[in-house]
Amino acid sequence: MIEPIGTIWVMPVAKGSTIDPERTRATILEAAAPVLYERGLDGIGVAELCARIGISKETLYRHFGTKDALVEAVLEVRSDRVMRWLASAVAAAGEDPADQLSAVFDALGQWYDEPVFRGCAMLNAAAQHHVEAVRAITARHLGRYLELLTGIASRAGAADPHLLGRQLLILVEGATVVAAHHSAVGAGDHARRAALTLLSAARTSLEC
Amino acid sequence: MIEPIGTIWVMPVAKGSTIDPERTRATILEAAAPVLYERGLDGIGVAELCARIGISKETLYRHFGTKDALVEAVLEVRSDRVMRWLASAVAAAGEDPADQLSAVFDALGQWYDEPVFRGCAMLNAAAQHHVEAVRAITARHLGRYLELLTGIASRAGAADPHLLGRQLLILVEGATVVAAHHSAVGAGDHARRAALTLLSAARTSLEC
DNA sequence: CAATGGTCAAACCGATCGGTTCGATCTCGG
DNA sequence: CCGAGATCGAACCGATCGGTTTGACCATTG
Repeated sequence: MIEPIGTIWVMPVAKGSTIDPERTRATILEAAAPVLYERGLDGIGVAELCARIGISKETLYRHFGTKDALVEAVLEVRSDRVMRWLASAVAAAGEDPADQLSAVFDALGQWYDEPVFRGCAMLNAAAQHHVEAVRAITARHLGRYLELLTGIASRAGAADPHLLGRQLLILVEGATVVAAHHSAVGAGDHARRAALTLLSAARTSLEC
Repeated sequence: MIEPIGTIWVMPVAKGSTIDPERTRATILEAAAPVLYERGLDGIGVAELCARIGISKETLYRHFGTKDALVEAVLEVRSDRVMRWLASAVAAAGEDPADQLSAVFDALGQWYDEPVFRGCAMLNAAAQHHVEAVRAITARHLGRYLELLTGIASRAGAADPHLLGRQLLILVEGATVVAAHHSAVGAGDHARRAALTLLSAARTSLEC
């Protein structure tokens, strides 16, 4: 299993100078991500955030310049990680598009059951922060989801792959929202069964 | 058409004393709702909020005591209004459960197209505010949605009405999220067609 | 005509926010 | 071993926040 929200051990940033600034930046990003996810982007101040991830404010501002810039970088990394995670789940499911679709919702279902699950970080961010850049990252994230799902729909021979892809995206996001804000139990399973029903219907309607 | 987010004309609160405090409270609620929805719960301060709705801070605090209390009251009213709106759309659709389901997603689709549409107010609130009361209101809101949808599924003679109800809830919330954060065009339509496919499948699986 | 009490605008309060600055410390390259 | 530079912790800054208080209206009640 590939976990999208793995706990990160804070590798203490070396005090000296030359130790790869890019690595320091990455370390900060990985440490800040779960804290911002848990507390909400505006739910934690820069001071407390720095204390939690074990760096000084000056270091944070040296590497990111702004809290917003840090947030955007965190979201970018998160989006990349989630997409890699889902893509590998699909790849591990073999050739059958139906199996690939099942794999997506099974993976989501496992995510929903994690104790730290608090919904989709990108959607939460877009709902909180009205900064345009954040909304753009979220929109792009959903676009990447759509690509992956439309690909499955297409390989499955759906009558209208773009329609089915959009419908599958609606299922994915809906399941995540319901799991986060109503009840996580079964959400992944229910969405998976719905997805397979839609896939089947989109195929048979082609055969007729 | 019943609009869930109708613009409210601010009836200036009477200066004198005895003019029905309950009515004043309701007036404030109706004026505050669209502003909080547009700007986000934490995206506008109490001072600016009061200026926008045309009352003084003291009046607001006299009637609600706390910004959080105002927010919770606004969300309660909003949830009631949305549910009445959907219930009346269902009632206007006649007896056929499939028609009722279509009516739900048609109504949602019209909502998505409104220029002020910014996603589900309850979901946005829960994503922003980590106050337990707000999350509870959101959860209850989704529960009411689920009741309505399960009712339709049940009347349609679905093999497993509770499963279908949950799947329809996922479609409703997913469509709203996609419309808000990716692209509003067609979201209601795609979700409606998916819902009808699921409904049909849940029925035929019973007949077999 | 008081008296009551809801209203307003504005000043005010302490807390917290994002962000900056400073002096001291440490690591590394030369 | 020395200078450059990254880091820390803490002090500091102006702005804004949620919430309170004040003093002057004004509309209704008795």
